Amino acid sequence: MSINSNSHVPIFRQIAEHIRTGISAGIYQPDEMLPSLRALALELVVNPNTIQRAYEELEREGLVYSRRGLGLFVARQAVRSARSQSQDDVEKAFADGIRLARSAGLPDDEIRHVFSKSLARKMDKTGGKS
Amino acid sequence: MSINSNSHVPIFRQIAEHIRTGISAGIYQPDEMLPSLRALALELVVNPNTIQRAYEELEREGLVYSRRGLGLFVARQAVRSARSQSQDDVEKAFADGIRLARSAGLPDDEIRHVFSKSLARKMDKTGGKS
Amino acid sequence: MSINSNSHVPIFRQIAEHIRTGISAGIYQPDEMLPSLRALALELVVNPNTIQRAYEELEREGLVYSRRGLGLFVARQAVRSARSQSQDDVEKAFADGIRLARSAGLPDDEIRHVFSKSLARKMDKTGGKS
Amino acid sequence: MSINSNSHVPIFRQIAEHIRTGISAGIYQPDEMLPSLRALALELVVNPNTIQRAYEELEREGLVYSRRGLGLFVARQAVRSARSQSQDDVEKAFADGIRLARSAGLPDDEIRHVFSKSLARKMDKTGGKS
DNA sequence: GTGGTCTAGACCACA
DNA sequence: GTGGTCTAGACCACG
Repeated sequence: MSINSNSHVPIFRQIAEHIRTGISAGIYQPDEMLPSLRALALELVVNPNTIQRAYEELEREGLVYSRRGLGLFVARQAVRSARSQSQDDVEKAFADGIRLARSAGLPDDEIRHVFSKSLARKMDKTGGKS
Repeated sequence: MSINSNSHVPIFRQIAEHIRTGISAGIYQPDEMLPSLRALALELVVNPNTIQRAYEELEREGLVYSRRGLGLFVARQAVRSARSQSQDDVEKAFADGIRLARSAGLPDDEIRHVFSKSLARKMDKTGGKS
Repeated sequence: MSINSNSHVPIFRQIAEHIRTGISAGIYQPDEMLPSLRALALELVVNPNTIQRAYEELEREGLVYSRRGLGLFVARQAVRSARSQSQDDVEKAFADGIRLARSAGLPDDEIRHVFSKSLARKMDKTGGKS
Repeated sequence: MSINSNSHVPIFRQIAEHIRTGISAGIYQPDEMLPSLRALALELVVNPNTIQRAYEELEREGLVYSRRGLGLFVARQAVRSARSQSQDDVEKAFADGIRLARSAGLPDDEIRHVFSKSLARKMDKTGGKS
């Protein structure tokens, strides 16, 4: 898990997304304990408060539940939620691109072409919008 | 030209995008003068500083050049630049969505499907707080 | 507006509740700007971050919307939301009391009696559960 | 006796409440010995420290007294105390709800209505994360 | 040890 | 000036 502290996307949101992805991909199983605030803070070299904020967001989304004195745990229904949440994010990104393309006057065929080109270009470390 | 002050996209960026689009579409011709800071600020009812910032962004991109005491003018090579710039933005948005989708474990077929769905959904108030 | 920093209810939640109440009661009108983070922080003698957290909660609930560089504003549909939110809180408190009463073996008639007694005793500064 | 470890009510407080209820209902008689720390900890599958904390709370309230080396015993005046303590808690919860309702501008009639609604809704999984 | 809240103070993005 | 994020460090409640 890596953090891009130059991105305009807040660190705590990047962390939340990472964990969301992890749950969605089955790396964290339901009722399994997540890394503790302090542990993860040390690992990612960020302030524990920042981790806390990420976990807060996930708890609000119902993906995890916290037990004070014990730790944070993956919720039962988390996998479904995480997946739909991830898909929403994807759709939002696509919608944004489509909006941009349209306002630049590109016809739908052209837009589809650009997309296919992007999809073909696999795994090329596209970084954040720094 | 309209500004959505509820969007989370900064106003100065919305303005810059509008002008970029205008250049790309031929509404503003090379060596034509752009509206003055004050004029545009009055028209859009925004702070002149905000217009200034938008113009700075365009100047940095080489789309416009300023003549002290005269105003801002569309650069000769602007049309090409504007188009490639727009396309870059589009590609970046798509690449971002694809990255998200892949890290959530979606296969390419599924990604393409999600995209098609987004593309089909035409112009339905996409200006929301993106 | 007063804060009880001895209560077990977090300060930021107390503040959020106060403002929620204010919106519900019409003290803050739709599209009106709320006190700025720093202004309210000075007034209540708490850290701006704490105010920020309260405002964040309200924004999540859809009661207010923020415009960076401008301020926070009351949402249009806020009055309805605030009222239903307040009512939820009330119901939760009552449900809690009823649960306690039942586990102590009080019959419903008796519970109703205790409640009426509480309701009769007006405005007696009952403070938080310090 | 059952513990809801998902509730936001601390476990030690749940235990204390259970015992208080038991005393109030006559399940534990004056001068009768309560289960030992270890026994109860094993039965409820919680940390002995947590039981200890619950017992401390009861001792502070004067409901039980400890005899070094022997165990904890129900105090003579415990039944009365437990009942009044329970009733206090109930009243406090009600007062809290009433305060909230009033500050939101609900008239007393409406408050009474909300309460009746809560009272009617019987025992439907009220153990949620209160 | 765990999570939760708060303060102080800094820096950024935006209008 | 506004809101938003982050760090450092403290203290509390809980198990």
